Amino acid sequence: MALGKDYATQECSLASALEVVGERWTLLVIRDALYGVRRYNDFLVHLGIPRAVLSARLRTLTEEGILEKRRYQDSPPRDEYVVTERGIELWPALRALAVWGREHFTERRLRYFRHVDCGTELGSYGECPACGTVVPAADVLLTPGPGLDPDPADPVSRALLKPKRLLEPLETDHA
Amino acid sequence: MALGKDYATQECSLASALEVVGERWTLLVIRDALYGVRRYNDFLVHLGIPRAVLSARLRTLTEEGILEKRRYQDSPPRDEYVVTERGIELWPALRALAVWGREHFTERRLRYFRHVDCGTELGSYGECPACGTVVPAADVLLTPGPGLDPDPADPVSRALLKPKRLLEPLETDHA
DNA sequence: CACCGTTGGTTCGTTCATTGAACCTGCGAG
DNA sequence: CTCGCAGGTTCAATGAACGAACCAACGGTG
Repeated sequence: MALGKDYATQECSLASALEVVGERWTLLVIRDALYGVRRYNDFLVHLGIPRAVLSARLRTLTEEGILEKRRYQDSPPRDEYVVTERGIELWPALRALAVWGREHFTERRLRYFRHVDCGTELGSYGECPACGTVVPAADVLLTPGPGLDPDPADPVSRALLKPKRLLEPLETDHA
Repeated sequence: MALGKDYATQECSLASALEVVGERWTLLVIRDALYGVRRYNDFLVHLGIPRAVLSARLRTLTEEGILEKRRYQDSPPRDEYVVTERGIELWPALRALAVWGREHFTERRLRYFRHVDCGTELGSYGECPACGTVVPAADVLLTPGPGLDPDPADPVSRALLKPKRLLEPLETDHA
């Protein structure tokens, strides 16, 4: 998107945002990163995305400061991608889009977003109805819903069967 | 997006939403519709989008119930596209994305979103800090910012120099 | 009546992005 | 020495976007 014909003439901050995160797969990569996915292979399997596209997205997201590439072991050299503050700030937008999608295009309930302090499900603009405060991404508890049907071959969807906080690294059993 | 390789295996309401509004240009078309743009030619000029793509997007948005095609004159037959309730419910997501884009990728201030009742600029999750309520799309006043540099050949950007409420039809002087 | 302009499109050849399969690399384990 | 794993790159084929040209229904003007 950034090359060739872009949204540059738009005079609009929404267009600026879409320049960065508007390409196919990009928002799903960020969603997974917020869910705690960090490794190339976990993104690959969970998203079912072509490798070339995943590499391209991870590169531009790193360049734009939304993910950070971090060496987690030498020998063999292995990197992981961790979401930055700038990426975390996309949480309200992602949540709002997800809520809209659920209300209009999903029949079964797949996941709940709850306030980690009290377990209450978040309201329509991201607040905790019980506590009366807007819940930051780090205090969101992700719990599975009844409609979930995980792929047994996918470590990420298996790990997401347990409740977990956003941003915390996912414990995938790469056995 | 809807055909061939889609996000169908994602088990996620965000993916469902992106199936519908995740294609290139789609969210910008909806933004314009919320701003009050209703006519084919206004979308065309303001977005700078290829005609074939605009036709395709308007068709799928109509099919998905986000826009409604409405005859506004016979002879010659002329239709306009009006945003529906389902489209209006995308406002929180669009606003959140625009706020993120402004904070990270725009230097100049292009537009303000204000509460029409009191003129206060909306807070980061769409609330009015003065009134303490979340402001629905219909009560948002769009006002131009100092960084705006409108294209004189574009009726929409000229019309947006005046403050206007969201959803109200844009008064474009097609002279 | 001939012609022009406006609105709202469709068609079509070129260019660009996405896809999926195959291949490559560094390294540890058996 | 060979296997397997993580994390990639390369490449041919397909599909989507681009932009210019064309079409059509009508109203207005000379």
